[in-house]
Amino acid sequence: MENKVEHALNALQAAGFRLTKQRSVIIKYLVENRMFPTHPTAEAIYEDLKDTPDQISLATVYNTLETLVNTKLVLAIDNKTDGKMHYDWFGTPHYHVICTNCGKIVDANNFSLHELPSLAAQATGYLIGSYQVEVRGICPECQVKLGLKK
Amino acid sequence: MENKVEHALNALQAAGFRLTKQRSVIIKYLVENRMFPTHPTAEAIYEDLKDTPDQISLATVYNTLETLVNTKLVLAIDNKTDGKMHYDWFGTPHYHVICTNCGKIVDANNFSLHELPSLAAQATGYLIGSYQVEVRGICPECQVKLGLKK
DNA sequence: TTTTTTGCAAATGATTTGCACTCCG
DNA sequence: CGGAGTGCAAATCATTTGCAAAAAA
Repeated sequence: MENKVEHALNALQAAGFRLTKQRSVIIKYLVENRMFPTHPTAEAIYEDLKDTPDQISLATVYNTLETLVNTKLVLAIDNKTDGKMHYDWFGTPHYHVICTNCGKIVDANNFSLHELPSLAAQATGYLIGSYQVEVRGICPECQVKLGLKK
Repeated sequence: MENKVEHALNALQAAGFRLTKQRSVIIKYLVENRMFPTHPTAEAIYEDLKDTPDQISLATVYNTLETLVNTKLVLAIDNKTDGKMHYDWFGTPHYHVICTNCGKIVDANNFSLHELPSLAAQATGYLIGSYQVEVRGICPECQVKLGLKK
């Protein structure tokens, strides 16, 4: 857990970014909240961190998240139900399953996507950097709520 | 081409939506511009259609697109370079390859995703409705521009 | 020192909304 | 007819930006 944070800080430094208090606090937050019911928004992260010893502004949260997304350490997810971006610490490869009713985002990793980047490169000539898979549907709770189950 | 439009209109009607001039004009536009270099934004669609015999407002373009997305006839894509949503007529299953430098979106279909929905359902208990795959990288033109190639 | 990063507040701009009017069914 | 759909303009609100101050390297 703790070494994930350090690993990320090293990766950031290797990419030419400076190590700031704010960045490590945000990274730590993301790593520790990895399994939250709904992946956090920038605003949520800000709300949870603004009162920590090391002050953090909302703009800094946005800046840091952008940096982390560019460094591939974090994934940005649009659940399309609340108009906000959600962020997910990207430890191991996985895809997202998103509830179109309540917006809940859960992770899954039982489908192999290994060949996708090379096939995409082959089909388009692009220099592939990353990929993202999103599946949309109704979560079990909303199935009940909507009378689709039980 | 023309029957694609009619098919879509039938699908809309079957889903309980009314057949309006504006909707058919927008659908026709999307079908005919299927292979555009960059998939259109709501604003672009509006600009191209506002002077047609049947007036169309920007709000209606947004409304119609939302309807079409919900009906699975259209896919919304965020290229993350211009802050706008892009829309793609979803005739046959395919995935998108997006340039992280210029935002260009191209289609590819050489990777099988057939098993994804059932595996996602199995992993999460969600009632799967749709899925979307996005690959990010640098397009050939930008590779040259950025001195990464040639 | 020198450059990056941060914080604050104001600006941006895509998308949404309220309401009166239209028109499909 | 009646309610869904539309147009217009104004409102919303997540995200971005400019600039001065702070702190990495």
